[in-house]
This record gives sequence, structure tokens and C-alpha cells, in this order.
Amino acid sequence: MSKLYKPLKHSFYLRDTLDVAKNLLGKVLVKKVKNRLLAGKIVETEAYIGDHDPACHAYRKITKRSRTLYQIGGTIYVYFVYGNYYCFNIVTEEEGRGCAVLIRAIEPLEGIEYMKDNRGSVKNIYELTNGPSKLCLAFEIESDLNDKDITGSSFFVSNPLTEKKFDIAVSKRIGINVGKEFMYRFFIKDNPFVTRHKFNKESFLLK
DNA sequence: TATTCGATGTGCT
DNA sequence: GCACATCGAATAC
Repeated sequence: MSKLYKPLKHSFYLRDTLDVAKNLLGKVLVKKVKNRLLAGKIVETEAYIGDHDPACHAYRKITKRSRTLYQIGGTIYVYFVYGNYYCFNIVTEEEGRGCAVLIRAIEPLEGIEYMKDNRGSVKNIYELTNGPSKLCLAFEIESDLNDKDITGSSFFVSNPLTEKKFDIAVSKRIGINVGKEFMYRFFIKDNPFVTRHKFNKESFLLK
């Protein structure tokens, strides 16, 4: 069954960042780890839009960290945060733009027991990957993947095996102190694997 | 070289 | 709802 997951091509990421953020919802993140297959449906994303966006790491000049953001769409951007955690992004648009989509939450599909082991004590399956750093722990996403390509055979995004319709909600982004006003967070409405946050109630349905 | 602080998660109240 | 662990990157000096 794992053979059926196939990497989306670069062209998927070489588009407007907001479009990529929306279109990643419902897609499946697939990672092969030690002969196992980890897979989960992307249910929550945020867009970070280069030098127009004060919350984006590429807002200021190019630094050692933000250099990755200026690579071509489809590049993996993993960064270390709060002394303990990682966040996983996929760079979008053409080279030099400094744009990316943060993957904030996933609905586990395959390899769930393995993810549980990676997460230590979690109360229930909904706590497994409902947060950007939680899913990094579950999927073993660390800084060694930074600058790598998301269209390879061992770590990629695929179309789902069975398409389901869903509504997309849009809200403000979580956990930032600048660029707060932008409605750049997207999630699958009423999906229980989405991060629980007050912004969920203040969200709008995307037409 | 020193200082600040963060795209978070966890645990306790 | 709130405090805080934890440390590297960015910025200040």
C-alpha cells in the first residue's frame, strides 16, 4: 500500500504561497524511517511570505538561518526554536523569494505506534501531532533535513489515497508577535487533529 | 563578546 | 489560564 503514495513534483510548490498553504491541506506527508512508513494527512498550515511579512524569518536581511528560505520551492526548511523544538516548513515560489509554508498539524494515518514511541506520554491520539513541534517529534524531523528536497523518495508529500471533500477555515497565525493581523493560517474545519486555539472560533470559512 | 527572545510544549493551578 | 524550561540565532554593543 505504501507504494501508492507518490511525491508531488516541484511545480506544486512553485506557486503563490497562500495557494500552496491551502492546497497542502488534505495532502499526505510521507516519511520512511528505518523500513517503516510514517504517513499523516496535513490538516493545518500557515503561510510566511518573504519580505512583505514581518513574521517571516526572511523579513530582514539574509542570515545563516534564513538562507534556506531563499532556495527554490520544494526545499525543506527546519529550524530550532525555544531551545527544545523544531518546526518544519516547505519553501514555496521561485528561488530568492523567501517564502514558506509551516506545517502545523497532521492527522496520523500510518505508523501510529511508532509515532507514539517518539512522543513519549501522550494522553490520546489527538495530542500526537497537533502542533508544529509535536509532529516534528513524531516524524523525526530535525535539522539534518534542513536544505534537503521534499520531492525525494524517503520524505515527501503525496496526494491522498482516497479524496475526501472538506471545508477550509482561515484565521490569524498562532504564536507570533508581529504580522499578527494577517489571516495566513489555514485548517480543515472541524478536524479533531487541528491545534486547539481560540483563533479557531474567530476563523472564517474560505469560499 | 553580551544580551535578548522565540512560528512551543508541558505540567501545574 | 499561566509559568517556565532551554539554547541557538539574531541583534546590540
